[in-house]
Amino acid sequence: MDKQNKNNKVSLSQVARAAGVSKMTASRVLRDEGGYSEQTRIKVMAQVDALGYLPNRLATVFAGDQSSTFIGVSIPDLGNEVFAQVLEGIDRKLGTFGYQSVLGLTQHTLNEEENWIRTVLSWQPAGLILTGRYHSPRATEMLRNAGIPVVEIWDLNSSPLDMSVGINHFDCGFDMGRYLTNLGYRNLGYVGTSHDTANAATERLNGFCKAVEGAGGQVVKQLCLHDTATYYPGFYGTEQLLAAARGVECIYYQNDAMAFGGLQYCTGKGLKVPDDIGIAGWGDLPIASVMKRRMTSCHVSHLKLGQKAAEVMMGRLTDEPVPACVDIGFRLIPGSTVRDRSA
Amino acid sequence: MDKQNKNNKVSLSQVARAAGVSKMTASRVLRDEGGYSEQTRIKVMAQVDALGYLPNRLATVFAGDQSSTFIGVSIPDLGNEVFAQVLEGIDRKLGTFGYQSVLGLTQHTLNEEENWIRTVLSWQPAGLILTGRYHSPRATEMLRNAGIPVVEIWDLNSSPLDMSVGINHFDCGFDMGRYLTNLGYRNLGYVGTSHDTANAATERLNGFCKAVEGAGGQVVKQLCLHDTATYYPGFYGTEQLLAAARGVECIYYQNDAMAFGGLQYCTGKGLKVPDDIGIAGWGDLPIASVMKRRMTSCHVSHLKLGQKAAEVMMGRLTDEPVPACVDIGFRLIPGSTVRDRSA
DNA sequence: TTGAAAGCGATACCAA
DNA sequence: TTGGTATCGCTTTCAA
Repeated sequence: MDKQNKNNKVSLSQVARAAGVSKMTASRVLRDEGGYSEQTRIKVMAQVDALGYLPNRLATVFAGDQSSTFIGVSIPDLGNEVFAQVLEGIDRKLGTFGYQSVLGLTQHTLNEEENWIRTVLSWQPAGLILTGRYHSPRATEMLRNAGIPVVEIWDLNSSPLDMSVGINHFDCGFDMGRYLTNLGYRNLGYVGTSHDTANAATERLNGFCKAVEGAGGQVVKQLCLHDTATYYPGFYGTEQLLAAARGVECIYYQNDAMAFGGLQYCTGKGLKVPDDIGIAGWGDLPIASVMKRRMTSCHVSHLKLGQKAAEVMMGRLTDEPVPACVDIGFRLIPGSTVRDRSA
Repeated sequence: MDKQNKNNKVSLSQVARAAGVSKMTASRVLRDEGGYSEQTRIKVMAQVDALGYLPNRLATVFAGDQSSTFIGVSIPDLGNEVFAQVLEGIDRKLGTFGYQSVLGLTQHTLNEEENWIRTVLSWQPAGLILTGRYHSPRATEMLRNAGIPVVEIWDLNSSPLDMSVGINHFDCGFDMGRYLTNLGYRNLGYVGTSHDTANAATERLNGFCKAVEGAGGQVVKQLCLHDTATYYPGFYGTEQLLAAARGVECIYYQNDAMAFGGLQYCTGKGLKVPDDIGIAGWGDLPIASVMKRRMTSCHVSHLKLGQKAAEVMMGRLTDEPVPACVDIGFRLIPGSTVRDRSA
């Protein structure tokens, strides 16, 4: 009976002993460090296979001054398809570098985020990717003290904690507001969701209102539901909005999923889109690719946003020069759920 | 200048020294273990705050025989909305227990899964939640040797490695096949995706074929695309299927997203649903909640599946008795994208 | 080319 | 109520 450690796992010393070398030599072989004979290498590797040795990376990080391959990734929620895409982009890209995402779903609250940051930092991650630019004071302090790279994504942040990858949401909203008012729309509505934190969707709404008001129009009703920004809230939000406000010619939604819900509500009620009412969304979700009536929206490559975030993180970790801010950009999609009313 | 460790992070001994106690005492205070005076507690906590001490959990795991709070979670991809929901259910539930998901997107390949398992095991996770019941031989061996709880989700597995939470996909397909043939459909088509591994979707197809053939019908064409199971592949897959096979009366899709894509293709081509052609999906995605024509589908609570997986994992970790198999169940949704043809 | 010893940050165990 | 010492699995450093 060979001595086993408490976890009943095979350790490096066991491999070394079985191979008849010191654990330092075994360590060198496993790290491919060089400085040993081919014969030694073979002996060690044979025992690695025979014993099914798996290194304990916790001990490695702990012993050396290298960092872990964890990247903490905070995401508000996955019910919103755009965030799922962002996460997919992040994790895939990190994976190509041999890094792993440690997930945190913050439910859009700074308090959840703070708690998660405290926990995840205790696991010595190599870096953090956080959705959103707003953090609690304590979270901010911990982030500063952590001494690891931090990428804030989603909202572009011109003065980030460390690095920022995102888009200008105000501009998205502004461009849509200008586009719609140029088409002749004057009485507009908005349906979205709200949380306890000022967020990107609010920025879009702000930009939208600014453009609409600047063009002599008005946002007659803004509905911010306490719900997830997906199909059904778009549906019932539209019902509420149309019941509460008269004369709304076009509705701007927080995203395409809500807009699609709204579209279904309107057509179900016999309203013709875009003749009776206009519909505009944001995000250009995959579902748009199969709709015969292209949704008026704003295209953003969520996957690319995630990939880029992972890239700047890896760039920083490998001491390459990386930009502090990366603007992913967006593109307005005219679509056919709105029409020219100025004619 | 106080001595700092290499990471420039505050360690327990620094807190202890600053508070004028031994690190054992400081350790006890921080773990709320009792066996110290209130005065001591106050001194220590004051220094924790002053120095901004964050524990290094790596060292804790390493020292004691407690395990980490990592749960490795493998998911095929997040472009498929159902998996995003499963992950959301898992991570939220784990979070309530103070555990974190370490994500692995395997892209539906056993090889990716094996590599990810090797890496994640080296971080000493408390347990693993894996999507799918098929693993490479080496992966299986590592899982057996790891000595940690493993929950296989998605396909119900009556003889799991350890524990299983899922549904019977064969039955889903079978029930749908029987339902459609009972309505009078005889010539059916299938559109889905395929990967290098036998998967749950294939099980559904098998069940479907079995029921259809048992009822004297036939699945005249099965299309398995090498793509992600989402809207657009459903759209173009339908085009391919209808071009390749004549007389298809109803198409069964891998999931609702693909079915929605197919529905859009059909209506776009002037085919009336369900008069000219029937459409059936699987999964009952959120988008179904806003469609005026309810999709004929199969309801599965993906969120609950994820939550349940996390629950049995936590049950095992806290030494509660847990069932080896949990069947989440499903419910056929008649919908209105198919019709009674036997009349 | 190889090995022995120290140490990473925490906890368990025993002694005071 | 406290503190000293050994220890976890590995790497760094220095010596042979």
